[in-house]
Amino acid sequence: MSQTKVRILEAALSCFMDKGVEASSINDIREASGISVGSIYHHFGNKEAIVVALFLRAMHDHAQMQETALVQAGSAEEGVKAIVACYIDWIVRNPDWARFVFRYKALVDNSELADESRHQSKQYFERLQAWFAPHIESNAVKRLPLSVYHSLIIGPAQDFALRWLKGETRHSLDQFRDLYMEAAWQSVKQ
Amino acid sequence: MSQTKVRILEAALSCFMDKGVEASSINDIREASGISVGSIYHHFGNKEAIVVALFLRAMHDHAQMQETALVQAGSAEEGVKAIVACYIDWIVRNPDWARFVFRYKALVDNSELADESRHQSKQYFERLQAWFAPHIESNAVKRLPLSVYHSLIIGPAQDFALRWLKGETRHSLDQFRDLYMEAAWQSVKQ
DNA sequence: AATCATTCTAGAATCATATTCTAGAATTTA
DNA sequence: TAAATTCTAGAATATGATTCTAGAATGATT
Repeated sequence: MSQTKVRILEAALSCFMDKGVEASSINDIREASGISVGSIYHHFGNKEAIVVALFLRAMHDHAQMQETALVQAGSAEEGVKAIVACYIDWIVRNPDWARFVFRYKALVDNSELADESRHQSKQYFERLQAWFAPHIESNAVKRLPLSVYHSLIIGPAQDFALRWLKGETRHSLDQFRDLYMEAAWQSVKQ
Repeated sequence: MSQTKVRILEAALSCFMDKGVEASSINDIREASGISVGSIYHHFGNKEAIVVALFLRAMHDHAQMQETALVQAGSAEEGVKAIVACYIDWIVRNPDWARFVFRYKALVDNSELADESRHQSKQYFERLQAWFAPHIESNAVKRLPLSVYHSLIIGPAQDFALRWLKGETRHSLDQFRDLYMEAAWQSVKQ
């Protein structure tokens, strides 16, 4: 990735965090980055593509963290709990990125450029699938579709995390880390 | 609500479902409703306010359905399961509304007009709180903050429902209704 | 019932801003 | 080195949200 693209992305992120995507104009990004409008369009084609690029970066970062955690897990229980822990830890460490992802998820999904995002998400799911397979065979966990696993494991923490990010709860996310880990395991174990 | 406002909302919803909020112009809504641009602005002030009005309608409709289900519930278990059942049933019956809500939730949240939405959501939570209180006292369910309850009960179904609405799973939502009801109860019961 | 104030409707004018265009500079390739 | 390509810049264009102006409908007051 060229120096110019990186500078555009960094400036865009700071504008987007600050005022939101809609309220940030290309001219704002030009001012923040020092890169001309023409050059921004040369590299990204349109504003949406900048949002998508930032989104993919965040997702990729989280996926890598999860991958690392999963290879270290020695049992189904450890793995399931690691997924939840990882999810919560990533959000606690990167609350701005997390806010960005939650806020613009739907925008990316409905974008013309959603293909790359779907592709990345598919790969993520395939890796999860591969990890779960032996644990299903050994009857450590229930036999369920992957999307149902995902919802049972991540769903609760996700809902609470979103509320936490919006400042709508006085409780900390960390505080319930163990609760969500345990709940996830209880709901998928055989 | 005046006849004119209703006609604007109906036309707007059909445009939004069709092309999305961004791609629908005020002129599209004028053509679909037969109401002039000036009149649309007179009634709503700006485009965002139309989105917010539609969003609030959907939320209110679901909240009412849940309210009805909760007053009929005779025990903590029935109540918790009713919340999940209601949630899934509402989505299955109103998939277009549900898609709209998921897609524009963040837009509404970050709008200047989010106050009414927050107010409605606060009321919803207060009613939930009131319903749970006696069941906490009687030790039927764990003692947890309301936002944690909400996440444990709705989180999994919500995550799966979103995937289902996007057509990303070949499984039906209905098919796992009982599973999600049971999982919710298991995770909050004492 | 006539006057006045208010609310509503209409469409034209304005304004903001995403995107495209044109020209030239820098870089790569043959 | 010359041609081809990629990159940068800023001006021009186009789209569409919002505001403005004028007049019609409705309601209140006498």
